Amino acid sequence: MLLNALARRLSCCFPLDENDLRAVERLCAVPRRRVAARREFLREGDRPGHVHVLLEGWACHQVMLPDGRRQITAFHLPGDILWQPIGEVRMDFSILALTPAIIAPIPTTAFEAAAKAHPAIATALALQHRVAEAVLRRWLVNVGQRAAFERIGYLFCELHHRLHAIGLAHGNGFAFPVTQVELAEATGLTPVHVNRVLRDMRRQRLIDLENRVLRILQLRALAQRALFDPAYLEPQGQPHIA
Amino acid sequence: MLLNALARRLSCCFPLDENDLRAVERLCAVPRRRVAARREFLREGDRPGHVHVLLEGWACHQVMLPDGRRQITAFHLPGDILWQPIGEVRMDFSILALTPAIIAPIPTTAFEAAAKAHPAIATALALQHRVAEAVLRRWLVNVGQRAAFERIGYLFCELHHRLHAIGLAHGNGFAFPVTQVELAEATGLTPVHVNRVLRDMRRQRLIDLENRVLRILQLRALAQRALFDPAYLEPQGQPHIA
DNA sequence: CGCCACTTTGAAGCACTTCAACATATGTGG
DNA sequence: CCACATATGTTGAAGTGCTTCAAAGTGGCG
Repeated sequence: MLLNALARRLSCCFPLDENDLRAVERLCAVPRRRVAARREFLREGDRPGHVHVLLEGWACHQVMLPDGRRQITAFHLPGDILWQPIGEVRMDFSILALTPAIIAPIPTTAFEAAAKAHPAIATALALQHRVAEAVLRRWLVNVGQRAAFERIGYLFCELHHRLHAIGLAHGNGFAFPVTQVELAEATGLTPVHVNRVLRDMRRQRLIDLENRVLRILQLRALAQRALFDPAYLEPQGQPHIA
Repeated sequence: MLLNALARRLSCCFPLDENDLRAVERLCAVPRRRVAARREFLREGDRPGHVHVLLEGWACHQVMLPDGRRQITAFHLPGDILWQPIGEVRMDFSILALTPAIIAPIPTTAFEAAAKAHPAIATALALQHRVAEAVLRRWLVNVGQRAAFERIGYLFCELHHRLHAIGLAHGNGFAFPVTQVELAEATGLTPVHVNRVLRDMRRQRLIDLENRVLRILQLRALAQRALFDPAYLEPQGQPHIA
């Protein structure tokens, strides 16, 4: 059975049966929204009426300060939920596509109905949300406590782990559409310094990054030096593979 | 009607009627857990079976790195939900009391039943959770993009705002049980530097901090210099006061 | 082909850290 | 209630990881 991105992602969080999976497929059967790379398609202050699911491509959450500084607060991969409205809440951040992206805007009512009819889907969604929160927390730890090398190394390990789980890593390599400026905005560093850290990682033969493709040459060594521990990405213990 | 801390906190997020409020009171009618200051009472890796609500005192979330560095990822005030289990998820952080604290451990089933029976409670809980997430996001922005003075000033403004909402601020002053070391761990700075920033703030007559009581002498000026905008704390627009 | 976004490198500066010492509270057992 | 230990706060001096500024190199795309 060929699954769409959301079904694949949710299956990583909690086991779904055929019936649940079909329900997820139906949920995603809405007119897709196509967004160009670098387009900010949901903005701080908006009150969208749909659940936005990322089906293809990369996106990120970002917060801008009045003086122009910006912080990227999350990277999102296929199958991730970009935004789920509660009542009329205002968004407290913006969402930007990092590649050409395909998004499924799902009516909140349909979404909630599916969760109600399929307890396993509700659990998987809750767990996915919890993991997203844990990732955000780790980013804070990263930026608050770690040196530049560790911050970047940690991020590479995290993304590799997440991409691997949804089948988008080829061995230790994967498409990496993030520019050095964006990497800087995600890690709280300057682009210049990110560049120097990447140079050091290359010289130490830890990574190979060119043409938007990242290959981690020594995953074990990088994870160790960056103090990466994937436990927070697998809240239930072992990950569930569909 | 004298409300308990959870009811007061939830009322800030969404309007609850008498009936809802009584249900919240009943939820909290469980044997309390008393925790001494500086006691770590829930640990990373635990899988608690109860929803933990903070009824009195301050607590914080923290993540420790293998080498001993630690990041405080949240401060919690009376009425906050410290942890809500989903299935058997493992906690990805620890919870520490900052003052002597009183906690209500509520069985997850009772909690979910109340949310199901009272849609307004469910909404208020979801909104509270969303605000907690927004706070975490702002902390990341804080540590990632802001200078030391702004980080600390921002934190003071945020705490004042949250304490004011639940009636625990007296004008611009409030009890502040956080040590300089903890302030450093929350902002990603060293205790020494926190001390110097506090000295500068005092010299500029922006704050007065002694004996664990913080008074913000010039709230407007501090908020402006720290780029504090409380919008993210009021997801629905105006806050609802019970 | 020429523009623009992105990457790379060097040199100088500074915000924050580190190290060290002392001062002041807070608590505890005798 | 004092003696002592321990946590917390304060200050100075020296060091450094990262930033800032500046300039040139590279690559994708209309």
